[in-house]
Amino acid sequence: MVINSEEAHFFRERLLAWHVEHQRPLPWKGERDPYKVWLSEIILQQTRVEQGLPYYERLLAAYPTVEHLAQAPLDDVLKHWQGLGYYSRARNLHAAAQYIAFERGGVFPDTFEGLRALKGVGDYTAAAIASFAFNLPHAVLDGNVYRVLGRFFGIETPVNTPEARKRFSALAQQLLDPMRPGAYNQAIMDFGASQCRPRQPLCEQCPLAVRCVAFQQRRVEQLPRKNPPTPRQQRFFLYAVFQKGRSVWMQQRPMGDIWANLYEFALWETEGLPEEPAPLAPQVAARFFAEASSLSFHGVLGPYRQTLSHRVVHALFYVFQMSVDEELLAPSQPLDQRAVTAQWIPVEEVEKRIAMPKIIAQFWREKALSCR
DNA sequence: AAAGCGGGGCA
DNA sequence: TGCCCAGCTTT
Repeated sequence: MVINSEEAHFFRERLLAWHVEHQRPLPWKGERDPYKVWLSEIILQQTRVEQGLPYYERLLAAYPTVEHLAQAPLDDVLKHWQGLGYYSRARNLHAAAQYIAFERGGVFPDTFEGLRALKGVGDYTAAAIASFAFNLPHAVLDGNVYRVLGRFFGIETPVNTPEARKRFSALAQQLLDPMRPGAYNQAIMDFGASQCRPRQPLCEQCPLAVRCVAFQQRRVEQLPRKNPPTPRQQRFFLYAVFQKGRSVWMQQRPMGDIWANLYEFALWETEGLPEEPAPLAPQVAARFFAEASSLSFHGVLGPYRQTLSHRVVHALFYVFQMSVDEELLAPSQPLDQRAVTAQWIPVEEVEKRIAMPKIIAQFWREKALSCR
C-alpha cells in the first residue's frame, strides 16, 4: 500500500498534535541515555507500562550503569526480574550488558544494525532505541502500531503473520516523520495505548476518525484481524518439597523449557494429576530418595494452576521432613540429571535470594503462612 | 511459517 | 474465561 504525501501529512500532524495534549509523563520519556532507553524497552516488551514501571525503577536503582549490570550475577538479575515473566529477557539483557561493558568499553551501539545485533533486541526495540536515543529515522512496529494502522487504513491482513509484518512496517516507515522520529514513535504508541485502545476506543473524540476506514465503516471492534492462537498444552508437575532442619532442597530449571534458570523443588512431571494425591506420597519420595523410610510426610498442597502463554501448568506439592542429624541421602535418581544447580537453601533465604516461578512463590508464601 | 516463552488486568 | 500487552528467538 502506497499512500500519498497529503494523507501521510494529515496522519502525522494530527497524531503529533494529539500527543502534545495527551501524553503520559513517564521516567523514560525524553530520555537520551541509550542504557536507560534500552532497559525500559526490554522491560516493556509484551508488558503493560503499569506493570513494568516498578521493575524499571528497581532495576535502574540496582544497576545505575551498564557496567553495574554486566558485573552482577545472573541469578541476582533474575531475582529482580521475578514476577515479570518472559525470563529470557533477563538473560539476554545480562548477556548484552556484558558484551557492551567488556567488549565495547561500555559504549552503546549507535546504529540500527548495531542495536539489532544485541541479544534480545529485535526490529521493534532497535527502532525504539535508535529513534529515542539517537534520533534516527526508524519507525517502530508494535501492538499499538498494528492496531492504529490496521484500523485507520482498514487493513484485513491478520496481524500475526509474516505478510502483515512486511505490509505494516512499510506503511509505518512511510508515515514516520523523518524530522522528528522519536516524537512520532512516542506519539503513535501513546495514541494506541490510550485513544485507539483494543476495547472501547475513544472514537467519538478522535482526531483521526474523519479519515479512519474502520470508524467510517463501523468496523473498529473487528480490526485489526488476528489468526486464532494455538491451544495451550496442559502440563502436570508433582513437586517433592524436602526440608531438613531449616533448609529446603531446590534446583534450577533447565534451558530450553519454561521458567529457564528459575528455581523449583524436586520435580516429577506426569501425564495427569492423581484423583487421590496423598496416597501417592511414598511414590513421589521414592522418585528421589532410595531410603524413603527416613522421611516423614507432612502433607500435600494443591493443585495450584498457572496459565502461561502456551501452557497450563497444574502442580501438587508434597512436603517431606528429614531429621536434622540425618546426612543428605543420595538421590535414587540424580536430581541434577539435567545438569543444573541443585542445593539445600536456608528457608529464610528462599524469598530473599532465589528467583522462582509464580506458582512456586505462591505455594511457598501460603505454606509459610499455614505453618505459623 | 509456526511454536515457545509469563504474568497481570480487564470486560 | 478470553484477549491483549512498547516482542524475541528457535525450529
